[in-house]
Amino acid sequence: MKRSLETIAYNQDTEALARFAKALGHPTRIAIIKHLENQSCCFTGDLVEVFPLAQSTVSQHLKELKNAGLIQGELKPPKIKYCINKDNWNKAKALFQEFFD
Amino acid sequence: MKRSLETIAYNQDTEALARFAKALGHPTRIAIIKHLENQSCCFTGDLVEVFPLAQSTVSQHLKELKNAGLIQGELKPPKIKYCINKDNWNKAKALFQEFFD
DNA sequence: ACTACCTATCGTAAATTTACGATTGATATT
DNA sequence: AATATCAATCGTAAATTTACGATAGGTAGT
Repeated sequence: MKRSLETIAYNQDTEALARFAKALGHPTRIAIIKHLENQSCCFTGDLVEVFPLAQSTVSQHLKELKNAGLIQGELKPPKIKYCINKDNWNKAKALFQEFFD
Repeated sequence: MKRSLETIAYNQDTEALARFAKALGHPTRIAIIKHLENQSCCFTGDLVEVFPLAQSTVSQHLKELKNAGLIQGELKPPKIKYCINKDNWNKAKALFQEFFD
């Protein structure tokens, strides 16, 4: 990517907002979150049935959402229950709200 | 990218939200928008001075924001004045608001 | 017409993203 | 201990993104 030598230091809110936005920057991930909002929680397998995507692909999208902090997984053997991470969700909500005035 | 044969058809709001989110998914673009909110408008050259990025890189980021509909450019020869596109901004705002409840 | 100025576009390279199938790992059940 | 189930991870390929310098284009002033 041929980056400039010094990484640009944006303020924290800017970085955080961009990170959240990036995580939401794919329709499948928006749809996953919407699904989680309806169901409150769900298992990976549920999503694999809902979306015409490979299991590994769904897993990858979940990982991105988890890395961004928007969701969290809880072990419910042999399944994994995913829910929205309320704390970070509220953080994201506040950042977007502020951003849009 | 080895896409599945049939493209997934998400509903329009989902697609639109993802498109907006993607455009906002880079700290430089968040910073550009914040700059535009402060100044109400600005020229490409202003931004080139603000950010330690090549002129072409700034131009590219502006293009992405423009493609997403979040900003618009107005010819003010020999400069180009960029402003937030109010209509689409409000659309984005509404979509994010609804998304976050 | 020529020049100067500003910005978009082109060509490029490297990193990242998105998708898949195959494999691995972890836990519950037999 | 062996098996079954579910989901993460690995390896992979193709597309996209991000960045740069160089070039092209469009307008105003000379």
